[in-house]
Amino acid sequence: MERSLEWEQKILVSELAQGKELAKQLGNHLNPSSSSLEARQSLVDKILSSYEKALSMLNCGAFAADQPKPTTGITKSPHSFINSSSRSEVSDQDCKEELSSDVSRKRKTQPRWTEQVKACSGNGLEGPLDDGYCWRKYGQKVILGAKFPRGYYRCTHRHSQGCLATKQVQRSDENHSVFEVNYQGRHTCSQASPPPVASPSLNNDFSKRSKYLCQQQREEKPKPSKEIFLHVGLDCNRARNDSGSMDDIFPSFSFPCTSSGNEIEENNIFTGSMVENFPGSCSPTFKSPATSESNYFSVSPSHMNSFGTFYQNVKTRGCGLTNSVTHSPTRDLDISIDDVDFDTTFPFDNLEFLA
DNA sequence: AACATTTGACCGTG
DNA sequence: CACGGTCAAATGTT
Repeated sequence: MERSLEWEQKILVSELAQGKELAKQLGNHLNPSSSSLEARQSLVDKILSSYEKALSMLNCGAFAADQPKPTTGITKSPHSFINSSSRSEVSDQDCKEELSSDVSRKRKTQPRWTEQVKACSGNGLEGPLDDGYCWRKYGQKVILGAKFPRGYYRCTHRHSQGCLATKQVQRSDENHSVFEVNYQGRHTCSQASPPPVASPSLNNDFSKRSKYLCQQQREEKPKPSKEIFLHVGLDCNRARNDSGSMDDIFPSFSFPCTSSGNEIEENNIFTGSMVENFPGSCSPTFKSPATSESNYFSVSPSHMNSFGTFYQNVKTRGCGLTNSVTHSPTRDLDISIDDVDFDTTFPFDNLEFLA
């Protein structure tokens, strides 16, 4: 175990060093006339890859060191690796809720984790941040102390397939472009372990309704004209945004975005599927739809805590760059996750989306 | 017509 | 009793 950590630490340092080196190289390529776009893009990809690996390791390692190995199905406290934005209630509550065996109207026993999603203006409404799942909004609530209401979403297949996955989306008080997406429960619907092809033709046993929805979401959102950079946060333990701008604090990840700079509806930040479907698919074997739709991506469960509970911080930015970053949505990751005892089917997808 | 979203009411928890 | 999560009728959208 310790040895494993040491090993990971070395790799971690190595990856970070590599990232630094690559960044330097990239700097040399800044002169437009001295390098091609491809070369620069390649460097960016490599850099991101390095950082992602490092981050993934760091995250796993952090948990390994701070907490007992999650060996049981239910783990508590998806401690925010990165204390997110304005509130920390989520993590605190999580413990209780997860431990609770009662499935009351508001308490769930499902695994739960949170993500920070930064959506550049406009990207939200388009619902580009699609995690491949179909969500249906079932409520919105004004939360005490929060400037913005919280939206409640459940899996569209709740009735047709009994999928109990839900998520809550709330815009950050400090940074309006940041959304906290709190996922609860793993998908047990077909999407959880999507058929190899997530093409529009998943008309199998889906109810007519689900089909409708999924297609709608998958086909409309993609707007292949953008690229977004997600940075996976490193500042895990950094105090929350007391400084305000999470942009400066949180790490990010990178993934293609499809939004096109529309404006976010201020009066209803949750309309449609704005932050919809963000990765975090705790679904078993979720893979981003192979359909090369650029807006599908999965965030690596970098901060996985256990049993599908992890904390993630994702940001999207750079809405405006055009690019054809449609890398394979799913990448293999070679970090050791042996000691993580998550659900048998926990998705470990797209760890290096942009690698 | 079918399905999604909105929104006020209801209910459980602390 | 206040707050947060869910329900369900009304309404909007495709």
